[in-house]
Amino acid sequence: MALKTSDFAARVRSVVRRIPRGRVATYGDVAAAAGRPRAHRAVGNIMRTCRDTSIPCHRVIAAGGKLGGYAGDTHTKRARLMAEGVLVSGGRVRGFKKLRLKIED
DNA sequence: GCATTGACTAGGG
DNA sequence: GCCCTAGCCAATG
Repeated sequence: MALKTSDFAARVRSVVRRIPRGRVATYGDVAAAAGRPRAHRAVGNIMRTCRDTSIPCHRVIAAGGKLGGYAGDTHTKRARLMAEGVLVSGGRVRGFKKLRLKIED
């Protein structure tokens, strides 16, 4: 299938949307699940430009458990993660498990 | 169509 | 454990 740039963004959105509550994924994981394991940067860019409320973008964190960023307020992201059962301390996510992100239409 | 930006990552100091 | 540098990719102007 034709992997168009817009398609990649659509895949990223689909992957993030499949992240269950209380679980988080890194930008690299989402990028890999979208078909571009080296597009971790683009993933963050897509999230920022997409700003779709239907997508739990707060469940997407940086590698090493770092918060990464959010729409202007990283502390909001931290509060959201903790509200979903994700332990966050010292500005980093503790004991987060890697998800099996996959695209399945 | 080119140049800049950005919510990243891995490696080295 | 933190800061800086280099590399990669897509969106935007």
